Order: sequence, then structure tokens, then C-alpha cells
Amino acid sequence: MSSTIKHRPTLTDIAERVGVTKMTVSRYLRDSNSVAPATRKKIAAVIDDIGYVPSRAPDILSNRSSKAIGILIPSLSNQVFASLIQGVESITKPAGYQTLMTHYGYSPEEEEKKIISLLSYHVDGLILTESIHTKRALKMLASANIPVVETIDLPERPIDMAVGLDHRAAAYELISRMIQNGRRHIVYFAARLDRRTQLRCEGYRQAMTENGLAVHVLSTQEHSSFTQGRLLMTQALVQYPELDGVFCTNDDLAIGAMMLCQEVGVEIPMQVAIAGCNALDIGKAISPTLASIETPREAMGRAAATLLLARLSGEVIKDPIQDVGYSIFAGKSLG
Amino acid sequence: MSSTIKHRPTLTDIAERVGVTKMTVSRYLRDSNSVAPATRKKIAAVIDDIGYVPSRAPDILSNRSSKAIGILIPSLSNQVFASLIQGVESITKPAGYQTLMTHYGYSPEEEEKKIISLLSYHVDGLILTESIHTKRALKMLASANIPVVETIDLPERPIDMAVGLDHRAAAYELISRMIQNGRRHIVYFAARLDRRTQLRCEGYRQAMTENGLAVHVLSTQEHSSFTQGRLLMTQALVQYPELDGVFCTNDDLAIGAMMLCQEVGVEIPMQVAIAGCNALDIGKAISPTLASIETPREAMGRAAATLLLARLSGEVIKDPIQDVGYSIFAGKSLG
DNA sequence: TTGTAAGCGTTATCAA
DNA sequence: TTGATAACGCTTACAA
Repeated sequence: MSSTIKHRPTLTDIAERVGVTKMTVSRYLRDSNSVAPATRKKIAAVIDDIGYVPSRAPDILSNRSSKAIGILIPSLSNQVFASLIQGVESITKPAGYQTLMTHYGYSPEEEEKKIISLLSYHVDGLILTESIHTKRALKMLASANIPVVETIDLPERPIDMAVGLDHRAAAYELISRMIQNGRRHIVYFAARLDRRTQLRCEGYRQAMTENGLAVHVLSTQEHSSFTQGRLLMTQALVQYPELDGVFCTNDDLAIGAMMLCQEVGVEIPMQVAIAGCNALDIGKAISPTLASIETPREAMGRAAATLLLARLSGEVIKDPIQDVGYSIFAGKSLG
Repeated sequence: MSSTIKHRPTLTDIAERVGVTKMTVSRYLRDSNSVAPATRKKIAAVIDDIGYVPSRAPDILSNRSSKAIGILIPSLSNQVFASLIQGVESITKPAGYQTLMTHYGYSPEEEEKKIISLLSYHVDGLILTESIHTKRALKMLASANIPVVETIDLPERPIDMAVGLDHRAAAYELISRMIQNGRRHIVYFAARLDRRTQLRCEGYRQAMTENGLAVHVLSTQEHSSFTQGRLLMTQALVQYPELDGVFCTNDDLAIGAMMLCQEVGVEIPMQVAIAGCNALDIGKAISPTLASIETPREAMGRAAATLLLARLSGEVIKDPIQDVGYSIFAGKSLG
């Protein structure tokens, strides 16, 4: 025997079938022991038959607590954010929070829209992955009055809380190491210009300048990919014949660059040293292994979620800005 | 002058400040010309100051239309689903629909939970990427009475509508081609056993058997990665000394396998031919290029969304099950 | 041009 | 043990 209702079943539908009021059914759902055993049985049977899914809307309306947190990521096709979300959910799920995840294609305007969309669902908190936001987004966040964690970066002027690392310093350290290894003609490969690409560029620039070396940046407006890495490397080999080092804003570009080198017979690391950023799995599977900046993405996700939940449970946060640090994976591509 | 309200601002908050009722503000928001110019100005000023975000909850409650559709993907770390979502959103966004995206780690039980979660937000329709569902999930979907499109696969018994391709046939065709090219000892690399991995295995098995060749499957329970591809290849080289072909359930495994071969001096395609599935960018950036099955993921996303929206606008669907086909990318790794 | 009332699904509160 | 009522934020329908 199956439902004869055509609309989405409600508490009232169940109640009518059982012959009680929706209040009794509501009680049953919160605690089945709070109704008489006979009633309990009947309700259980009907619910089992009817395919009931409680609506979140009334809860949201009255409670003002949605038990949902929003996560905004710039891109779905970047591994970096997948691990961040793993980290977040490893904390939020056990705590009974749902995550609403959206992406905004690296555009602040689109981010604004997605923030508004998440706020319209009354998320209890937000995790952002960018430190640059539109004025309107900032205003909406302010009046929503919910905890916000910015992550990956360490924003100059955080909205609320932040968990990230110093991308400029990481790039500086890596480039300095390349220079100490004797590289003199290092080019930086950039893709779409988000803030992190820029910060890494600053680190690169500083290290080069401090050592009296020339700064060379090659960039593409396309989103980064293996193919783009090949193209930039092709360009670099033509444009800078003395090239002996390449630093890429991420591993995709770096792997593409390596592949091109292998194809045209440029030896890595003998002729050219290559380094990327984020230390993805592929860099450890390729030969030579790819030097890269290890960013603790899952840990960042966990830390961000932990901060958010702490605030939601009313705790006082003593450390709202957390630097999780980085390390250098000294792959063989560095020489 | 900024808000002195601590709770999330509502229409009533705005109305009070302006000195009208919330109904007037509501009208202003739907059509600013429907209120008197003087009122209009005042409302605009307050809204600008207050950071108002309309709540979706009342809409959901009364209208029964949320203007949101749900998308369920098995994994965030698989490129395949990113392009599917691109395709979906290229249709839903212009139509004014939001997408709520969640992932379920290839687990039907988790999928069930996520389906329920999306239903609790009253999504107007759902796009699924798996053809196997729990009984409870099926029941919930049935009583929710919303359009559902299953995609990527072509389910044996579709819930409602479907857009996909025949993964078995694709694998069969690719393996047949490898056999025609003279390969005799082809091994299949499988990772976590979702239905598509299984279907491809069937295609492989059929092609091998029809040609009187031995079937060899190597699999890992880990999720697929470049590193897993290396491990499986290492194992294959030891276990099958006559090995002259490898077919991988996806490109990540295939690339990992290729990398290992390059490292240990196994020549591709001379000694071993390698093929993958999904034709990701990296397969076109590597040398030799990786043979693979091209699956029109973005097109699937568009088709799925188009079907869904058509149903939501009451159209009669003449073609609820669509086979979008596939093609073989004959990369150099095939020989 | 603006206001009033009712209702969407659920739960807290109070009553029986 | 169960029921009645009101409330959450917004819009539709009707009234002024």
C-alpha cells in the first residue's frame, strides 16, 4: 500500500492517516517515547509507507538556526579545494552540521551572489576561500551577523576569523633555495590572477631582486591546466634561452611544463629546475618528482570548521587568526 | 549610519524604519514602480544601509517552488563531475535556477542522506550521477514527486529521465581496437568499484573472450590516483611478463601507469599500449598522448538540465532517455 | 498607493 | 498522552 498523496507529504498528511494531530507526529519524530506505544506503532507504519522528508523551511523560519554552514570555493576543477572541503566536513559532519557548497569561478561579483544565496538559506556560518570581496558582500555579511572564516590566504584585514598561510613567504623561500642551488634565470609562470598567484609573484620577485637577478613573469589569462603549462614552457624556451629555472603558481602548470621539456629533450633538473605549488599527488607520481610548496589544505579545512563551530557554540575565540604554515617538498625536479 | 539591529534584517525591520508596512516594502522589492516615489526613495535608502537578504524560507513554504535544483556527485576530486556541473549550470543559471551541489563519496547510503537533505530544501528537481540507489532513497524520491534525471550511466531501470552513454560498449570498442592492433595480453586496471568501472570491465571481458584471449583484472580498493596507477602497473609488470596492453578505468590510473613505464624504461606504445577513460586534459599534454574514451560530460550536463527544466515548465518529454554516445580518442599511447 | 489577513510546515508553549 | 494556538518571513488576494 503506497501513498495516495500527490504533493510532498507533510506532518499533517501523516497525522490524518493515523488519526492524531500533527503535533503528536512531531513529538514522535523528536522522541518516539513521548507518544503512547500504540500511537507510536501506527505513526511508524505510516511514515515508513509515505516517504516523509521533513522540511527545513519552518525550522529556518522560527529557530533561526539552520544547522547548515556554507562553503564558497573559487573552482570545482582545482584539487586544492576538494581537500579543504574534506577537512571541513570531517569536523562539521560529526557535529551535525550540513554543508552547502558553491563555487564562483574566481569572480568577486559571482562570489557576492553566492554569498547572498547562502545567506538566503540562513546558513549559521560561512567559510570563504578568498580574501577579496565586494563592498556589498561585506555589508551583507556584516548584517547577517554570522561567524565567517576566511581561509587559504591570511587576509590583510580579516572579516572575522581566518586560517591560512603566507604564500608570499613560501614562494620567497622556494625561490631563494633555487638561487642557492645556482639557478640564475628563473621565470615565474602565472595563470588567472587570483590573490595567491599575486602573492607568490611578490615572493618570487623579492627573492630575485635581493639576489640581483632579473624578474621574468609569463602569464596566461586562461585557467591553469597541463596544456597551459606546456604553452608557457614553449614560450619560455624561446623567449629566455638562458632559462635554468621555472616556478609555477601551481602544479598543473608545472607538470605541463615538465612534460613539454621531456618531449623536446630539455633535461630536468640538469638544464632547467622546475617547481610548483600545492604538492598534488601527480607531482609525486611523475619522474623526476616535482618540487612544490606543501600547503596543509585538509588541516586548514579542519581548523576553519573548528573555529566556526566554536563560535557557534558561544565559545570565546582567543586565536581568531591562525597561520598553519607550509613546507617545501624538495622534489627531484629541483636538482 | 549603520544598522542597529542585531538579528538578520527582515522586511519588517525595513518597514519600521521607513514608516510603512512590510507589504509596501515587499512590493518595492518586486517592482519599485509600484510604490509612491517618495516611499520608493526612503525604502531604497534604508535597504542600501541595512544589508537586507531576503529569506528563501517563506517562498519555499508557500510557493512550493524553490527555484533550486539539486546535483549529486560521487566525488569532488574527479574532474569528470566538474565539467558535468559546468554543463548543468550553463542551462540552469540563465533560467534563474540555483544549484545545490553535494557529494556522497560513492556510497549509496551517503547518497540517500544527501538526497534527503536536498529534498528537505524543497529542490524543484534533482540530477543524479549514479544509477544505483537505496530503497529508501527511491521511496523518498517517489513521494517528493519532482523530476529526476540520472546521468553519466544509462540505468537499466531509470527512476524518471536519464542522459548517459553505454560505458560497456565504449570499453568493448576500445579493447577490440587494441586487439586488432595486435595486442594479446591486455590487463584491466580498476579502482573503487562503482557501476561504471564494472560496466567497462564487462566490455573489456567480452572483447577479450570473443577473441579467445585471457582476462586479467587488477584492482585496488583505494580511490583512483596517479600513484595508484603506478602501483598497479608495477604489479602488472611483475605478474604478467607478456603484458602488451593496459586499459584503465580512468585517466588518472593510466597516466600513473605511463609514468611508471617511462621511469623503468618500458616503452609506450612499442612494448605496452595504454588507454584510459574520460580523455582529461592531462592525457593530451603528456607524451605520447593518452588514448582514451571521450565522454561528452558538459553536453550531458546541458542535456540533463534541459530535460529537467522542460519538465518543470510542464512540457511533455518525448525522449526521456537520451544516449549521448562517446568517441575514442586515438592517442599515441595506443600505437 | 498602501494596508490587512491568511497561509505555507513545523515546534514551543500552554491547556486539557 | 494528546491537542490547540501562535509564531517564524514573505506573498497572494482582497480591502480601503
